[in-house]
Amino acid sequence: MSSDETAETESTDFIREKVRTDNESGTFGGRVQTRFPPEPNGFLHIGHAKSIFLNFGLAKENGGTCFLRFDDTNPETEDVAFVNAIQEDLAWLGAKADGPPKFTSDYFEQLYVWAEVLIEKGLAYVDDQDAETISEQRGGFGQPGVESPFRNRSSEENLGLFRQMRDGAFDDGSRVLRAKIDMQADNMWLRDPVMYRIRNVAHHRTDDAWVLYPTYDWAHGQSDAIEGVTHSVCTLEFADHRPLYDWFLSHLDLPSDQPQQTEFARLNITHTVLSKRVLRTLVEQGHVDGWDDARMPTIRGLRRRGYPATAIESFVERIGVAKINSVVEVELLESFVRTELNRSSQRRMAVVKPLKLTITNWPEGHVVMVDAVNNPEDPDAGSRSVPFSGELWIEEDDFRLDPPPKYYRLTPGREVRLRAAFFVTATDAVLDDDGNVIEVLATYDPATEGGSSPDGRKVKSTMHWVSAPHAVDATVHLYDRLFSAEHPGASVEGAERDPLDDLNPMSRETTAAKLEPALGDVTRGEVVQFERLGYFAADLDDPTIFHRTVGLRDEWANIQKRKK
RNA sequence: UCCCGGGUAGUUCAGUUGGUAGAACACCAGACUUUGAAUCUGGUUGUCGUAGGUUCGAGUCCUGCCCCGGGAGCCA
Repeated sequence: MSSDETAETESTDFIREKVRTDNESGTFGGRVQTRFPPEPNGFLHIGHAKSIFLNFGLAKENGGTCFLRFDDTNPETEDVAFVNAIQEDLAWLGAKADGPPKFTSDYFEQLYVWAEVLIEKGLAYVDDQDAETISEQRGGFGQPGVESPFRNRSSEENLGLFRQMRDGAFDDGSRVLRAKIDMQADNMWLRDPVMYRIRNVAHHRTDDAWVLYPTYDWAHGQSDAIEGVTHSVCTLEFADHRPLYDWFLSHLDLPSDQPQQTEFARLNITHTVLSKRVLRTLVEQGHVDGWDDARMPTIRGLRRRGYPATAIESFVERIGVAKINSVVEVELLESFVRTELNRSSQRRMAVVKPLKLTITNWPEGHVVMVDAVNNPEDPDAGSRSVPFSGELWIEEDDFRLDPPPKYYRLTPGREVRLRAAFFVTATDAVLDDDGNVIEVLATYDPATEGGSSPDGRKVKSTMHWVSAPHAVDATVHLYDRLFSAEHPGASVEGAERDPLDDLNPMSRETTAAKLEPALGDVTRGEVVQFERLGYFAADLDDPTIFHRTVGLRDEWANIQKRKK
């Protein structure tokens, strides 16, 4: 995107507005630093893209910096494989972090030192109770909490115990370090939250150096402060943690200004699900081929599907950021994909559901090369030669024995144009025993070569085609929504429902397609427009497989839909 | 039950110190067209959650109420 284009479409929102006023008032000395902090326990999806472009965008727009930080405080669920996958996805999206990636685990030592500071100040204590007891004592919404019997241990005793915890003297779950705040707080996160737990588990980076692991709450704000983050942006469910985030920071000597947390609403999209848990179930139960299945809303899935990273970025910018929980229509995402692909993709002809068309007056064995434009949106894209013969494949939908009203395509007695080639008139159809059309017979007008008639005669329709003897075979996946319901799993009349019940059993239809020869040598991942059908991406691993990225807008489909 | 966020077209969002509601997508119509695409032109849709109050004037300020979302992990 050019800079003046950005200026024109410059959108604002409450977060950008806050950054602006902070800059004006000199809150952080005009500094803007953000971070994208994924936990390496899964793959990135389009919901993360919203956070990614927000964080990187904030930094970029203000001449600031944005780090990538892996929030790796829970060794039980994390893995290097995810660290690598996340970096690949980020690179593909075009989000470039400043400097090498950071890891919360790099700060374990500093975090530990700070924990001792809080203990010395009497603001943290070791609790010997088990998880269940602590949870019960926390109380409930509007219900009082109960103070732990270990809450008033001396600093010396706490320090001794805490050091033993670090040294591995205790079993998993036997003791935790808790912040000493207020067991009667209205905000449950202030009722002496846990800062450290014991886990005798190898960590993917620190291996067995630690058995003591900080919780998210203890690690996050402090990591922000260590890195010099100014604006710590996260999703709405952390809003209740903000007082805790501030509390920790306010009791420490920080190397920089105290960072501030701001929350925004996470992304939801119709006909899909962006919950790691549900996505994992889809993969594990085999409803999709994997995390990178072209129907998945993961970055890898969208990539295989052919969604351009730039379209994802434009989409995310368009939907803006707010605090209201919302569900964006997939159609909006698709429209950005179409807009991008319309200007960038080469046009080709491919027949996805082939029907034989024989030209009865075509000279036996004759072949003509016709010239077809590569991209009408881009004059520099030039043209290509496509072989035309008397045996062709046309789209099943492009012929009707009994045409419905407003049907412009081929039907007995009607003349249509075969794109860039000739006018043809259907004369007859061959049926099988069940009455299905298996072949269409037609005649052509030799004077219409190139696709126009010297007498100025007009036709209602132009159709795509592929010469049968020259056709390249391919497997094409036609996708429909993964979930047929607009809001998968939405409760009906108060009853909880499983999103999986809304899965669309027809989300993928696979066909044996016939392609024009030029399609035989597309590169992996290349997206082309199959004229009149949509945009199709050559598979990343096997370029004889094509995925329908998204169909074209389809007025004819709308007409049919309206009639129903 | 308590705390925190929210409520503006079908959807996502704008609405500046109060001046009588906009954009994008979607939808509809027309023009153009060798993609029923793209492009261009025009158009439809709102009890601004609700009821009061302040004011010459309220989507904007005040109060009550209603509805939706989040929160009681040693997950993040």
